[in-house]
Amino acid sequence: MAATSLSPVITSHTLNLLANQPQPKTNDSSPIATLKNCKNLVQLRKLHSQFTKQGLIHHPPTVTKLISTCTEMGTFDSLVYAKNILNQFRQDNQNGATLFMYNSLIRGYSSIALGNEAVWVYLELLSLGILPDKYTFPFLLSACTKVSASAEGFQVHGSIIKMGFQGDMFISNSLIHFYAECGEIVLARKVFDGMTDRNVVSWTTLICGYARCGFAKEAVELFFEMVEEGTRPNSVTMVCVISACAKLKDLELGERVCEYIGELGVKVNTLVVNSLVDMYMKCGAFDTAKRLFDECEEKNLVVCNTIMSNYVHAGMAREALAILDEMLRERVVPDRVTILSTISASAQLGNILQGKCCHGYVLRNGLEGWDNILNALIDMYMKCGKQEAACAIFDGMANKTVVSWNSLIAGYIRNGDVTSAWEVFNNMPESDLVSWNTIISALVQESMFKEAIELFRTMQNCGIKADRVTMVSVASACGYLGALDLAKWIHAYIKKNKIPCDIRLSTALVDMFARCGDTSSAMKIFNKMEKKDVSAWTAAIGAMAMEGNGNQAIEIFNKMLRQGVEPDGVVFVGLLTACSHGGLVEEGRDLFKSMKSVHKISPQIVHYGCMVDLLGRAGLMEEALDLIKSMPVEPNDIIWGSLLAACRMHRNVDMAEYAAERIKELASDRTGIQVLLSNIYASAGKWSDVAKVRLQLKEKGAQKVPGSSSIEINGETHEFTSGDESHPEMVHLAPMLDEMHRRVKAAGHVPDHSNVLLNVDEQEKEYLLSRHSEKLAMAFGLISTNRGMPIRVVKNLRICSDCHSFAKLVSKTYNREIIIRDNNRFHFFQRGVCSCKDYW
DNA sequence: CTAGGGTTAG
Repeated sequence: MAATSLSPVITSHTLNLLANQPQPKTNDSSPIATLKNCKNLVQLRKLHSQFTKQGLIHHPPTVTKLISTCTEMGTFDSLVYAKNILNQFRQDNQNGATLFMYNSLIRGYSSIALGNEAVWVYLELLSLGILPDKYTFPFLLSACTKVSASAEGFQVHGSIIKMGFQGDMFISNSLIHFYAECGEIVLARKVFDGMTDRNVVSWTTLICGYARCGFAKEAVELFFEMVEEGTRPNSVTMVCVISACAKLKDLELGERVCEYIGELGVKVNTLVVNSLVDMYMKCGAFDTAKRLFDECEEKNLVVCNTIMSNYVHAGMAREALAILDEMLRERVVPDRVTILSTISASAQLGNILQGKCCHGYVLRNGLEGWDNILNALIDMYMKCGKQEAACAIFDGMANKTVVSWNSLIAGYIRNGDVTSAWEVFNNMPESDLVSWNTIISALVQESMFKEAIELFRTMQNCGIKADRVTMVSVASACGYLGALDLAKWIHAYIKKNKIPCDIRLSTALVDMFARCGDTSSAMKIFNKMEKKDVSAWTAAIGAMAMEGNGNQAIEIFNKMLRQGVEPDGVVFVGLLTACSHGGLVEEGRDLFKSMKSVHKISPQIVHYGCMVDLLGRAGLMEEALDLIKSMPVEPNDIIWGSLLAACRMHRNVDMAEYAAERIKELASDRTGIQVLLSNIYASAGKWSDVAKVRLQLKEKGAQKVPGSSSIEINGETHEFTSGDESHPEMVHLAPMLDEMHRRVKAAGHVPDHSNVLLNVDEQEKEYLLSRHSEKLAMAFGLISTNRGMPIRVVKNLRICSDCHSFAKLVSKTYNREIIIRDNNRFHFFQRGVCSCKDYW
């Protein structure tokens, strides 16, 4: 297995072998030639003192070579050394330093990404009265680009114009690059448009800039424009365009571009192959990418890293590790990027042994100075459930980045410790979009929907722009709240802020509107979706299920099949639920059978649950029981619970007791079942049994989940709990409740006491019933909204039969549309009738 | 002298 393959092969041994390669020897003994073979600072120091003794230190060409040798080493120390040589030379020779020396130094600082130092050297050069040349600026701009020193870059651009260098093509190309990297694509374009001469680099730089600034489509268009205009692309151009196609995830376009380039006869080098592999993988064509990879004669490090990281990203950790094996077999030496992917793969598999092995490799090879590696290790330890190890790395980090904090937060949440996550979030020095997204999605997962929305608002006040990940969480929270006004606002917000809707976000919106009872908006979004995957279709089918529209659900399902989308188990849950809510027994049976016979999907326990529900609701109690007995797997408490619920509806006490017995055998702690059983006894008037179950519940310390309903008024969600007299609005609510009861009673309502659990006198029962949360919410809706406006209520439990018939009469006497979403489906009450046809 | 591939967290 891949799990054990890492340890024997990746050792410090391989890297040490490489480090001790012999230096090439030469017989040329001239000072400049000696410098050519000088590879490190120790050797250079020796030569420097040798030159000083020989008096060569006043010889400009030697000093120039000495400095450029240092700067090419590209380390901080070597640059400090170079600067000292230059300063010494300047003192000894009355400012005799040459421009070439300064250019060398600027280039060196640029190479180690010390842009500020480079700018400083440039200023010193000006102060000495030395005029820069056309070579100075590209180095300088590249330094500014690397450290995103935009202010300095703008000043350099000013300098360029002042000194009359703006006509130079190389400098203009550097400017395009600089502006594009700063995200100033408009300014980059302005430079490009102002050029009299352009070469392939100018075009390529601009194309790459567009792609980097998020305009991949424009980048590809620019490429076609370039070819039309007569500029021949080279392999670098090809890499840029292909990576733009990868960003678009547009395989067709990518292949068209390749064909086009092929016709032009552009040379395909390894770099192009690397970008091709990347594009195929990003477009999901893993097989094509792998074939291309296998055809590579020599597998270079980058193509291996590309394929590995893409596999890890796609959740294919095992495939990634197989590539690692192959690399090691072919003696490709892994680098830190390879290790990064390996750590991620280990994290994904939860393979702590391999993760620790990577950690050891990191320490042995001195890679722990690289933040990304440490961040990946934090993530890995967290995913393996080793919080302490993760924290130890975090605490030991000298340069914690936002990613370090975010990894810690995500780790805590994954391990169920939301409190610690929240604490870290509040104490981190600077939070970014990902931090907020992580916490918001955690709140949604913890069912804290109101809090999630609230945090989203706070986030906006902090000036952080939401993206589609944020909106998926927010839409989902809104769906659970069933707040339609909020839903509409969210939809408008996405449009206004031009947040790109991918499949996931669109699906979340369909689901949100469906849960808020706005089926037409849900379907409008669904129909506009360009690409639909199984989840998208499932959301649409779920929308129908919530309305109880079984036939429409089946129609959508058939359309999905016609479009060639493979169904999965989840779609069938939605479908069977829709059939159940719609009372489509025959269709439900057929679909259930077709799962295995047509679609080769073995029904899971949830599907049996749906079927028991479907048959039970229709009163086919014996058939439901037979189905349970025929199940290939042992029925669980949920299955028996479904049967129990049906027994309640049809007042079948005998079978209810049988089902409850089975649940007890399963030693289930599901107190919900016990509550349900006590409900059944209550509705059958068996008060002594109710008392017995209640006692059992009490011993377990369980409590009945309180009924709670919410209603959205002017964008604010108000929540009411059953029997809660302490609500601040109660003063206004009580008279309205009394009036409602009077008018509904006059219209013929007879309170249905079977839903009251406690064995109290009739009058008391009626009072408790009148304080059910959905009635409180309805009353609040009536006093807070204008005449004729629909009233939308969301309830956490199933609506009771008394409230159901009550709502029907309220809709009639007050001439209002009332929409109640319970934990199962929607009930549209209009003119005294409910959309569920009293079947739910 | 200018442009280009692989890099962690939601």
